[in-house]
Amino acid sequence: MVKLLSSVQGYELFDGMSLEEANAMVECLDGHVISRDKGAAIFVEGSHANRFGAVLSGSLVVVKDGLDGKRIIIKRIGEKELVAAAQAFSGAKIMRVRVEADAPSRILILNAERVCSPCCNGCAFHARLVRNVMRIISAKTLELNAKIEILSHRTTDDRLLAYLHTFAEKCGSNEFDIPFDRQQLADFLCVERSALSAEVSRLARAGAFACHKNHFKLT
Amino acid sequence: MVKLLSSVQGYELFDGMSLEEANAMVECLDGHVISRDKGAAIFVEGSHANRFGAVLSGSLVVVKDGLDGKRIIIKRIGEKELVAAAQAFSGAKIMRVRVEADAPSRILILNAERVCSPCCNGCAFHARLVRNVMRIISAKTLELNAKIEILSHRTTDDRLLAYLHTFAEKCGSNEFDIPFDRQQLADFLCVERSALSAEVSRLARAGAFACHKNHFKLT
DNA sequence: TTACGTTTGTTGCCGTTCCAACATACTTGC
DNA sequence: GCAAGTATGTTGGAACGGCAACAAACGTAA
Repeated sequence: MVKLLSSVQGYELFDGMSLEEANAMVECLDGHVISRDKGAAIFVEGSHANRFGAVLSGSLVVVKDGLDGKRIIIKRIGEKELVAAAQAFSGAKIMRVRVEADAPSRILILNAERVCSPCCNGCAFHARLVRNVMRIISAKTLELNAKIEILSHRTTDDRLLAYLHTFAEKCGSNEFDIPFDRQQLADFLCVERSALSAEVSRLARAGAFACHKNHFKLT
Repeated sequence: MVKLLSSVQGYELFDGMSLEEANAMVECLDGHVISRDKGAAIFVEGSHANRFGAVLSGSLVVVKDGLDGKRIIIKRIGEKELVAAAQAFSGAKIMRVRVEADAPSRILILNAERVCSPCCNGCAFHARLVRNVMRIISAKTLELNAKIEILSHRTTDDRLLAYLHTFAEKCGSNEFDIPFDRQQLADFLCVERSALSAEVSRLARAGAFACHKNHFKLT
């Protein structure tokens, strides 16, 4: 057996499996590893959506070309995360977005149809895998809901406050470090970086929170 | 056996099952039906998130109380759709939103933990059910992605055009009826109704499309 | 230290949205 | 038809964000 995986540590997809079990699983799902340089495509718009991927190293971006020629970055996908899972399991026939490497990356490509089919090899972990996939996709749905709640605010300060309070709620404390620098936070909130900086200052002066760099303390 | 379902027609959750099979399934999932008047809660914030629902009749809204006291409507859920599925299958322990009836409604409540557990009664449709749930949740994820793409535009006209072009792409024609009146469309795009009306007029005058009521024809 | 690049904060102008109020359709029930 | 209610379109003033250009703080390497 070819061992495509060298570790299952940190992969939600393989939660509850040993390395051997996961590698058996991978073989059962037609697994193969591809490598891509920065900018190279993993999935292109219009391609058949029956495969999904797990990022082994590097990072990807999901992009959509706007009508005006502008490229919109829909999301970033980091190591050990899944890509195109929703596409593959939704029953949609073709990809409506483009996925490309944001850095030199290695991706484990898996056949989605095999996930739900009765396992030919009688491997005992399909049920576990299905539960994991369901949990991953569901969690992603919740994340997207949270993001929509933030984006439903139109002003920069409302978006910032919604983000900070959601974050505080999630981490159970009102003092925390956010995982973004200013530019990344601006991209996430879909606002201008400079306007965001200005709002951070203004709200801090107004006493809504204290902050230094990406450390925040809500009041 | 109590037959809680009188039809499986239109329920993606029971796709591929007969009415008898679906009713057996429902019993296996601890199914029971609840009724709620408009405004009454189905799930409250902070409650244990191990159940989900299928709307038998009526319609629901998922709401979140903002810090400023404003209630944000996150989404509407219509007949035969699922509610709280992502919550229940994500592994999250508690609900972070509130779900209430938007009209007098009957909801079939199901136990999410039973979906993935090996079936006690040996009923043959767990695998099918799991596939259906995965497809439903995945499709929802794609919908949310599309909405985020729309909301990532900040101007009303960009949001409107993004929505219309996405819709045209989905229905495969550039002449179509949208399922919203102006107020609903404004809510969906997170913009002001009056500003939206103004933009519709302006873009129609500018020749981007022709429109009458909710019938649009892109040029 | 100096020089350089990167990140973050600040400012002014201009375009757009918000909000409220009003005007004009369209629909429904009588 | 008429009236009442709802949906849609229009307008003007105030507020806000986008953009560009610049200033300040920080880290790094020669």
